[in-house]
Amino acid sequence: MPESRSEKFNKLREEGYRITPQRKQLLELFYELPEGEHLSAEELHKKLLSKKIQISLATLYRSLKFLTENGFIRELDFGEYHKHYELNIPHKQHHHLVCNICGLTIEFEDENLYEQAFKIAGEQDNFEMKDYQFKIFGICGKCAER
Amino acid sequence: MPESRSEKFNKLREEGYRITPQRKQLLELFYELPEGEHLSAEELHKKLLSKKIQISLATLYRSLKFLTENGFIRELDFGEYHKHYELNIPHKQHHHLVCNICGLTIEFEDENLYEQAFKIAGEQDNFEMKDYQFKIFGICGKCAER
DNA sequence: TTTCGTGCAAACCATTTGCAGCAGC
DNA sequence: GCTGCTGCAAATGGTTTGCACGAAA
Repeated sequence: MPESRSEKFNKLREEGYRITPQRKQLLELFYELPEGEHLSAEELHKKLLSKKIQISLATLYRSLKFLTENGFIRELDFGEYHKHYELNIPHKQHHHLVCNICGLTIEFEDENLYEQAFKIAGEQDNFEMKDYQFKIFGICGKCAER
Repeated sequence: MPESRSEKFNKLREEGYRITPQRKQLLELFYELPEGEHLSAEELHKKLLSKKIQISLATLYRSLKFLTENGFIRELDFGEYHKHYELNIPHKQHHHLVCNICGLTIEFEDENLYEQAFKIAGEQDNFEMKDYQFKIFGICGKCAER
């Protein structure tokens, strides 16, 4: 595991959190996924089981929350019934256009957004930014035709 | 009702949608709310009942979807268990900082975002932008202390 | 008259929670 | 050993859906 990751874990350990195999292996999985792939809790669970890693859905949800709160991953919501999760890579966040009707999502990156997010967060008292998300909603070409 | 609103309704009517009292009165309610107030479906339902407007929760959810898809309102998600809704005023969308831990939300406006959103949406084939949302997640000052 | 929309109640389903046992540290 | 974490199973709760009736156009 790269140093930056262990460093973060050590910091969490000092704060009283425990680094369990489940938490570690879940994060490991996120690093193995292709960039831009965002999976649901259910999908992540299946992936882990197929890697012979035992983890209950309950723990998975608790771990996802843990990793999100600590900035390791991002929680994405596209207005569907469930959430999606992906690795949080600072300065490399990508963003989404979402069709209000069919749910189609298109990704995009924008260099300017980081600066803007950083500036806005900095204007607040002690707000420690972990993630920022830009979403554009509308009607995609196909749905407009119908 | 201002002309712009009736115009939109007429357009919808032409497209085969029906303008029912429930849809009309729900939208009316959004116009009456203070700017920046975003309520949950449950809260909206209570408000309507207290105004003696009969509407079932099921219809409310269907109407919220209808109004969202057609760009009248915005559906907001702060990572909580339920969604929030507010009027969608083009060029005047506001955005949010959200604490990952306590759920505190702070609003902000940013003039530059509209241009950026418009540009990005324009680069896609026939994507008709209805709304854009910028969210910044992190840890607020109070939660960091704990 | 023809659809489309509504209300009701039941179903859904992702997520959360209580509790007892287990395991980091 | 202390305390936080996990697994299990049950509960939760916002949201969706089937169906029969009512109403917009």
